[in-house]
Amino acid sequence: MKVNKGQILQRAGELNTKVYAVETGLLRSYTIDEKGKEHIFAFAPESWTIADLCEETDPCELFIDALEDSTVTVIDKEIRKKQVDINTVVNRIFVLQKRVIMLMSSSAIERYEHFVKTYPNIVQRVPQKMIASYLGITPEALSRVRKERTHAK
Amino acid sequence: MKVNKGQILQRAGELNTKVYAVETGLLRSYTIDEKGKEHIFAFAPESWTIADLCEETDPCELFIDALEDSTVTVIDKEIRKKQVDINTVVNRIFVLQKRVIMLMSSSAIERYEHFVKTYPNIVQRVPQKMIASYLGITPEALSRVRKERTHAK
DNA sequence: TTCATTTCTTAACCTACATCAATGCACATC
DNA sequence: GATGTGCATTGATGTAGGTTAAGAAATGAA
Repeated sequence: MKVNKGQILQRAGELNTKVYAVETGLLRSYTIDEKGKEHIFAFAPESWTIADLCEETDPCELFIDALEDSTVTVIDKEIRKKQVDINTVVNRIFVLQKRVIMLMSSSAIERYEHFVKTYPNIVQRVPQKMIASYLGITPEALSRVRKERTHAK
Repeated sequence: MKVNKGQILQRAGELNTKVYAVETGLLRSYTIDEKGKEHIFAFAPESWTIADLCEETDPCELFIDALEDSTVTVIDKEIRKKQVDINTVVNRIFVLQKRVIMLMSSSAIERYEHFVKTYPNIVQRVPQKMIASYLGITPEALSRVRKERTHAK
């Protein structure tokens, strides 16, 4: 399945039973809070999968759209559950564990440094305001953080 | 296996290959950051399991200890992986998804309200400073938040 | 009961980051 | 080239929550 940049695959509030496996391109998932602000939950480049893992009977919480023209394979959640390796799922939990700890204990600079180290290829491909959104800060704050960082070197 | 209140089952930095299934009592997992501050990652009351899902070959990041006298079953991670239902693991991811979104988009009050609603039984059993630690705020901040909350009612 | 320890609250002050607003820049489109 | 649109940067100002410190209340131990 081909999707164009900007195309929305899933909206918060809808029911959804799909998982998206990215072949080429880049997807993201995000929420919009009551104040209308976007918060990016995840990026999914080539060979990653992305989904809202809510109950299949409940409205989902995340939007999923394409940040680049992409090709994705759409998989049914139930079918995926039978195929997926438990290790990849457990690893996913571990990554989230790290993210939660980061959000609780690290400053904006530390979170940015960690992100750049962990996902260098994504840094190149998305605008900074999206990285800010992923880190849980504003674009202005990220801009200032980066400035200090280069001065420090 | 019986553990006493205060007993530590696992320390950050050690290798660990175990998952703890709580029969009775209450465990928690937490990190200690560079400034020596504790951040509680999870509570595990009766019938929950708790673990640091790091690679078995890597030093783990979490401490696990008992907040009450407890009885726990110790399970090997690899063995557990073969037994565990994929749905419970996927659900665990969903809970973490919610937690990340909360940390990124909600104020201290909102996070507290959500915690009280979601885990009313835990609220009764642990000191407030631990709830603060779980929410990612200081005990002082939680105290202020609770005061305003009761005034508002 | 008494004393010690931990937890909770309150207050004064501080700081990291948010918000708001203006400007500059890189593009695309015409 | 002119003009629009989105993104990055910068500055001024606001604020939620952190820090420090002290006292009150609860818990526990002897």
